[in-house]
Parts: sequence; structure tokens; C-alpha cells
Amino acid sequence: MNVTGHTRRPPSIRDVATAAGVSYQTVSRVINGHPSVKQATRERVLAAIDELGFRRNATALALASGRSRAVTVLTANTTHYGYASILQGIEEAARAASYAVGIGVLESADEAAVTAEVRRAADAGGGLIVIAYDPAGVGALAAVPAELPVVGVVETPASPPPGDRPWVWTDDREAAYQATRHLLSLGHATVHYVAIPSSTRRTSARTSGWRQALKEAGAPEPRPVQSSWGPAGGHAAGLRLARDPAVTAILCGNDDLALGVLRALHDAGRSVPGEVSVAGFDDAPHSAYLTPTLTTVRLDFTGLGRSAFALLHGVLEQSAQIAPHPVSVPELVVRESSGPPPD
Amino acid sequence: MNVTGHTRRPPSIRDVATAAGVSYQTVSRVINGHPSVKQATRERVLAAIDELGFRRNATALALASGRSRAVTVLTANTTHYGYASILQGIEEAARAASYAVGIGVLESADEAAVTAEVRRAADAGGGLIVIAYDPAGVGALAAVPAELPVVGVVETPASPPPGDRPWVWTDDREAAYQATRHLLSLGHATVHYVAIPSSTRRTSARTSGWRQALKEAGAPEPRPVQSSWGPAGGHAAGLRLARDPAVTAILCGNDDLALGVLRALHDAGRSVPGEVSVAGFDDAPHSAYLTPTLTTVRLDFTGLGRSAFALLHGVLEQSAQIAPHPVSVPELVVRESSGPPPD
DNA sequence: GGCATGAATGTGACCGGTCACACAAGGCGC
DNA sequence: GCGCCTTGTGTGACCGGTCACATTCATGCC
Repeated sequence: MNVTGHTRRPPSIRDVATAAGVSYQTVSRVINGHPSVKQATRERVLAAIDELGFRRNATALALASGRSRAVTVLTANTTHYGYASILQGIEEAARAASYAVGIGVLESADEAAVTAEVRRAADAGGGLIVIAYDPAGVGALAAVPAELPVVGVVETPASPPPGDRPWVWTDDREAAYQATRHLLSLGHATVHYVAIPSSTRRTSARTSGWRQALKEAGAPEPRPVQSSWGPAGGHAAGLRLARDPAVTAILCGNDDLALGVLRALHDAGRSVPGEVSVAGFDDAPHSAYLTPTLTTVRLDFTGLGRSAFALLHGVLEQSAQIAPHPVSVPELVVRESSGPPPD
Repeated sequence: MNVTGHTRRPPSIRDVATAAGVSYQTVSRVINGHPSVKQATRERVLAAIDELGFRRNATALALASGRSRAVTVLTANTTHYGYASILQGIEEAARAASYAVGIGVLESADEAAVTAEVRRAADAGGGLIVIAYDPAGVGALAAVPAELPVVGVVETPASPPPGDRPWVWTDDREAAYQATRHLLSLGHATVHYVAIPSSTRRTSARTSGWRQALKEAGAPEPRPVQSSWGPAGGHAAGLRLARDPAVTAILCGNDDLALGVLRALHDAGRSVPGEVSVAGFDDAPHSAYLTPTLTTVRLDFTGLGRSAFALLHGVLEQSAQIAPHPVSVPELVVRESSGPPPD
């Protein structure tokens, strides 16, 4: 037992080696499961490891071997439900593979700031996962030096990350398509769209899925209302739409926006779903408990995070590459907030 | 310029040294800002660093010096608003101090699992911040070996972490006290309480603040309803309370519970705040947009995260210890969900 | 002029692992 | 009995930094 009071440094493989009466290399072989170690020796070493409470120093391992068993996740926000869930999924998979997970928050989309953040992440060693649902993330993905192992989490393969980098994606286009079709099938003449900030200059996947559904149904295409990420933005957009009596169905870029829109409609005295139907995006945990409960499209963010890690893991270990670009299939969840239009 | 196509390893201080015509030690001195380097030499070295694109290898630094400039945050959940905000605050402060941030999720409160997670975090090197608002977190904090630098984020100093470890806290007791007093001052005979899972076997700070306010007002003390963290738990608890016509005011352990309670009251046909008043805890972003908007107590989670990091930073760098146990002061936010009781 | 002093720089060991290679002992074929 | 391959183990260098100490040279003081 540790009798001396002062903090001693943790045992190294050389300490274990002396305790077991072998060379440090043999200890290294044992902890790496190398086959050519005599059973008796192996047991002695294991006993010594156990007795001294030896744990392999991750830093030294990383330095000596070059492999660091670490992932850094670059994300614009940890508070948003979707992002947090992806992170949770990554962490879960990483834990199972005994990888360490680091995070870097992209506070601004400013190029210098993004580059700095990417550099910091690169300094941490190991692989990178970039959540590229927004301008900051897209910028970060583009700023990652070519030689770094990275996986992008993107909203659509229509605008894949530069280079032939692996990515995972949610089929946002399909999801928006489904939600829009649902609203149209209830009899609405058209569906208005409150958009989250676009990740690129071009049209987002959600927007284009919505557009396609309208086009197929021959419905007029109103101008999408550009908004922010949070309920405040949804509220502002909702107030605007509420003034137009022709608006009977609104699709929102995410559930937080939908929440703001619901509240705005309430403030404007328009009933949901009696006068106006609302649908969201993500199926955040609170959406099932709002009044009215929110029709939305469920996306498996946690699973997405797990795939992202699995993909990166494959790249890092050069093991058999898994299915190249895993996709998570969206699922429409119909609740109280959508119904037929008023007569 | 890098003419060869194959990936070369990044330049080390020895590469810089040769390029600048000095020894590696001099390079080390320059990057560490050591005073006794001739101005001319320093400039030559800096030029070489710049030209080669040298970046100091964090792994080697950690191994050689023992200091790792890294924090690992142990938390039960990254999805919950409060937890995510604390994490965001920590990351923000860490970034400013150029520390790396790692995360470990405590998926179960099972002792073996928690210990394993703590060990993993310890292996990462650097300091630890444990969010101990729940049994898993409390267990983790207790399982951290004494020699490891750690800061706990706790709900109350009444049950401080074992050992004389630094901690930061939200004054949950005061917050619950304020919210309860607010409801009583509106004229309610008493206030019912829907509790989040307790972090310890003993009474939580929120519970005791609520209790104290009741006692001071001479109001009867109903049995608290034990619930979970999410809206589903709140919904179940709400349905139970809705059956009792004597219930006119409900305080909830967090805003998610409150959301479930609001919905349950709606399902039971009881109006808010007409028949029943509801108050939450945390001021999550959606609370201001619910219908009715939610009266709650705002806690500065981001600031709390920043203080936690600052405290740990002080410990790690042995710099002048900051105020030992920073507290974040709660702020009552009165919205639509609370009002006078029915006559 | 001799010598202590300090500024500027270099040398070797070290952190805790891995990797490439050397080496001894035992089993097998011829 | 010799060589050869396999099994089991040890030695030295290395990863990219830091640290403690040595060295050189110019300066100041008596």
C-alpha cells in the first residue's frame, strides 16, 4: 500500500517491469496482447500491473505511436437539441471504442475565428467530426487541412464537403418533402416555409424538399421566410405570416421555430390547427407536450452521431471502410398541430 | 513550399532550430517567451517558425512538462438545457485560456460504470469538472481520486463534495424559496412541488427552499411528487395533481417538468393560470414562448460554467485562488403561468 | 590584470510509452 | 552434429517537447 503521504507519480511500465522481474518491453507486449509471451510470464506481469494499479499513460501512447484514440467535435452550439443529440451519439460510440471526445465551439462564422478553432482542434491530435449544418460548420469543414482525418455531418449530399471526404447526413430533403406532402394532403392550398439560416449560399436541402412537394402538387410557391434558429425568430416570422389570412399551413425549419410560430399565431388570435396548421422539424423532446402537440419530422440525431464516429473510426484504424455515407431516414410524426384547412 | 506530394510529419522544434541556425533549446526559449534570448536571434527563430508553419505539439508538451492544458467535463446528459449551457460556459472560458475541453457522459449511475468513466477522464490528463446535479454526477465526484484536480458543480453547499474540494453552485435553495414565495404572495393557500430526481439520498436544495417558504408562511406542506427530468415525468405528475381540486399552485423542479405539467392540466381541462398556477425552474429558451408563457427562476448556467473553469484553472496553475466558491444568483421571472387562485 | 557576474546559448537526460532489431534457447530436419 | 526456424525476451533509439546544468563571452569591479 501507499504509505508515504506525498503524491507519487503513477507507476510506469518500467515500474511494473521491475516488480515482475522482466524488461519493460515484455510489459509492453503484455498490455498490447502480443502473442509471443509465455503464459507464466504474462501472468506475473498482469499480477504486477494489478498490484501497482498501473494504467497506460494515454499521452505517452499518443506521442510514441502517433495514434491518439481521440476525436474532436466541432460544433456551433451545444445547447440546440439536434446538435446536443449528435454529440451525445458520438460520445456514446466513442466511449464504446474507448476513444476520448473533445469539443470545440464555433462561436462565430468569421473566417479567422473558424480557422483558429480548426487549428486548435487539429492540435488536439486524433480525428475530427464537424457538424456542418450552419455557415460556421461549413466554413470549418472547408478549413480542415487535407491531411487530417475528418468526417462531416451535413444536411445534404447535394453540396458535399470539398475533397472526397466522408460524411454522414440526414435526408433533410426527404424529410421536408414528407412534411409538406402531409400538409398538402390535408387539403391546404399551399404551405408556407419558415427557414433556418442556410448553411450555404445556395438553397438548403429542407427548402428544396419543400419546393419539390409544392411543385409536384401544382401548388403556388410562396417566398420562404428567412429566420434564425430559436423560438424568438419563429415568433417574429409567425407574426408576419399571421397577418396574411391566406396562410393556412406553415412548415418550420425546426421545432424551436415552430414553437415561436405557435405562440405568434396564438398572440394573433389564430387557432391551431383550426385556422392554421403548423409542422416542425427534429422532434425535440418538448414537442410532444406543447399545446397543441406538434406535428414534426423525427430525425435520428443520436444514431447520426454514432455513424459519424463509426465512419471516422474506420478511417483512423484503416479498417474495412463501412458503408461510405450513412444516412438517417426521417420519420413523419403527426400530432395535433396539423389538420384540414378551414372551409 | 512543400513540393513533395506525400504527407510529411509536421516540423518539430529541431527542424526550426536547423532552419534558424540555433539549437533546439533556443527555439524552446523563444516559444516560451524566455527573456534571455538576443533580439536578433529571437527574430530569426520566429521567422523560421513562421516559414515552416511550426505549431507546438500539445502531446509532447503534456508528456514532457506534466501540464496538459486540458479539462474533462463529466456530465450525465448533454441534451438537457441546463447541462448543455454549463458545458458551453466551460468551453467558452477554456477557449479563452487555450485549454482543450473533453467530455465524458455518465450514462448510468451504476457505481462500476461511474468509476470507469472517472478513470477514463483521469487518463485524459488535466483537470476535471463534474456536474453533480444528479446521482450519477454525485457518484462521479465522490469517485475522483484525491490527487486529481477537480471542481464540482453542485446544487447546494449544504452537502459539499467530500474532501475540501472546490465547487461552484447555483443557489437552488434561494431560487426555490423565491418561486414559492411568489406563488404564496399571489394568495395561494399552499404550493405543491414536483421534484426532479434527488442528487443525494437526502433532501435536495430545491425541496428545502420550497419547504422553508411554506413554513415561514404557515402554509401546509403537501408531499412533494417525485418525478423524472423530462416532460413525460411532468405530465404523469401533473395528471395526478390535476385530480385534486384543492391544488391551485404547482412548483416544478425544472422547465421541462413544468411543460409536462402544463400539458397535463390542459388534458384535465384545468386552466392555467385561471384555476392553477405553475412555475418552473431554469428559464429554458422555450419557456418564454409556451402558451401560457412560463413563470420560472432564471439561473445563469453559462456563467456557472465559466466560474467552474476559472476555479479549476486557478487550481491547475496554482495562481492566486479566486473567490473560493462562486455562486450564481437566481432571478425570478414572472410570466403568464402564475396568477391569483380562483375565488 | 584577475576574477566574479550575468547574459546568451548549447548539451544531455528525461517524460512514458513504442518500434526495430538483436539475441538466447529449444525443436526439427537431414 | 550442424544449421535453421520459431518462440520468448531484452537493448537501444525514438516520438517532440522540457528541465537542469554546462559553457562561452562580454562586462564591471577592486
